[in-house]
Amino acid sequence: MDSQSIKVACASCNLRELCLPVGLNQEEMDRLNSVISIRRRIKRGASLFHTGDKFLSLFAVRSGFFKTHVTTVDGRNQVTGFQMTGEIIGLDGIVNDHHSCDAVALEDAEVCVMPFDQIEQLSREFTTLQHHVHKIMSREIVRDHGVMLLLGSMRAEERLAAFLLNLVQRLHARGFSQSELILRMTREEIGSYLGMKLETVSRTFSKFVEDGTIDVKQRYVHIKNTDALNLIVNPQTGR
Amino acid sequence: MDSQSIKVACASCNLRELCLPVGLNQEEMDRLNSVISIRRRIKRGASLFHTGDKFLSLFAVRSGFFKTHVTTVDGRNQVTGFQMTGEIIGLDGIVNDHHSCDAVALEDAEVCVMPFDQIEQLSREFTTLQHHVHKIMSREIVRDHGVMLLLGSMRAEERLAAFLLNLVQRLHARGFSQSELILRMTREEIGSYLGMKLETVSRTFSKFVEDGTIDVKQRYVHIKNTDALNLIVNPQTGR
DNA sequence: CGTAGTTTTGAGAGGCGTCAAGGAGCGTGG
DNA sequence: CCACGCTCCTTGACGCCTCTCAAAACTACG
Repeated sequence: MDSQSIKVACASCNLRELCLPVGLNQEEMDRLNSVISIRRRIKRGASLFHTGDKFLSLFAVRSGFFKTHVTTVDGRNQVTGFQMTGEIIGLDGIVNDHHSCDAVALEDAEVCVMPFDQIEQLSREFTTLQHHVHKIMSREIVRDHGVMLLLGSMRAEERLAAFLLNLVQRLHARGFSQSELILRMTREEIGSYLGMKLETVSRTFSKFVEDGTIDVKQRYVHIKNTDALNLIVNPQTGR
Repeated sequence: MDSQSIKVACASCNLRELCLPVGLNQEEMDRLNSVISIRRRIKRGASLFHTGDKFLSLFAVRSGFFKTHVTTVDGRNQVTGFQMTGEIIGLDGIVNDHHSCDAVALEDAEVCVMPFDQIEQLSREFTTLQHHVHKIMSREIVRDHGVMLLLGSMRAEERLAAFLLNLVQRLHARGFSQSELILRMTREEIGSYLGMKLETVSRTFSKFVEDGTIDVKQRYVHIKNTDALNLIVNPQTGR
């Protein structure tokens, strides 16, 4: 078993601006903390849950980096998202009481375990929490629609540009650089997420390098010209 | 103004097995009914809401057929879903208090207006309703992941076959035929949803007809061989 | 330091997009 | 009731973007 439990307090967690307790007052925070008392460590390559596992809890990423992916019976695979610090994993499991995707740690990670029945109970007491849960689920829906737009109507360069911009933007919101990042996933995983083959991902990276838009050295990416990437995603306006 | 209000009762609505009141008892049903007292009629081609509209309510389709689509600043368009009787529209608006897509009626339609603040209040009182709201949102997330799989890893024939099977399955759950259906959307809208051009949609329909898998006459489709469609979607198992 | 996994790059093929023309269905009005 | 125009659909020809197959280079890790 690669999990381990540790007591922590939401109120003192430096992720509380990103995570579930957004906007909660002291009492609400204390009560939430009494519910989220378990943390779990996931080693790189290990799964937080698998397709078909009983759904009991949501998970908040405390550190590390995850991917979620669905798999068909004939072995097709689709990465449905990459989750970083402060993001919530497991919403897919609510509807059928079983998870419908796999969540895999792409680096050693730690998550807060949030038993869903207790989250529901608490959100019946606290309007703020209830509203926040709804927003988290709605945000995931809106995000998915954005991915559908990307997969349905963009070409390879546009997809990769949009992907890189999205990653740095989320990293920047967590205090990292706006122009430099380390990819935690392989070219194949990027390709699966973006609906293209790993060779096409690699070629598109190379093209961006040739154009002077980015520097790439393996997993390290330096965005030299953000405007150029924006122009690729949005040919008309550059925004 | 193309809307009009009419009193109705959830308890006597013949969609209650598909819609929000699933599993509610009499008291809960009565209370819900007091909240969902307005219906709105939408003419074919008219919008239920537009991107940027203030989010106030969820909508349950009572009759008719809708599409939702997102639009980029440079005019790209992506249909994100088709909604039929008993399905819920508007979940995208919760996160930012404004809608992030357009909902358009593809035929004359009627929806129940469900003011979201009142839904939230009621779901603080009734666990059943709360849980049901969560499931509806989770179902949408899981559905979106399925579309991502389709867009990211399937070829034209597979996409269209999966689309047709999904449509008849949902229609069948509403008492319609398992093998015949009328498409409410154009080839272009199908193409937008499936990430392909309308010409490719038309050609793929024609191919299915040549193969003897379906009959097509404009918007009318007769599925002659469901197994063949299943085999196209799932080459290995046929399931 | 060897091996497995990952990434890059090339060459060729094919699926789907693009452009174009013609046809069918349907609502409107004469 | 028929003519007209508009929208939607079908089909063909051609080209390109991305996939496929293949080989080599690089990196990470034991």
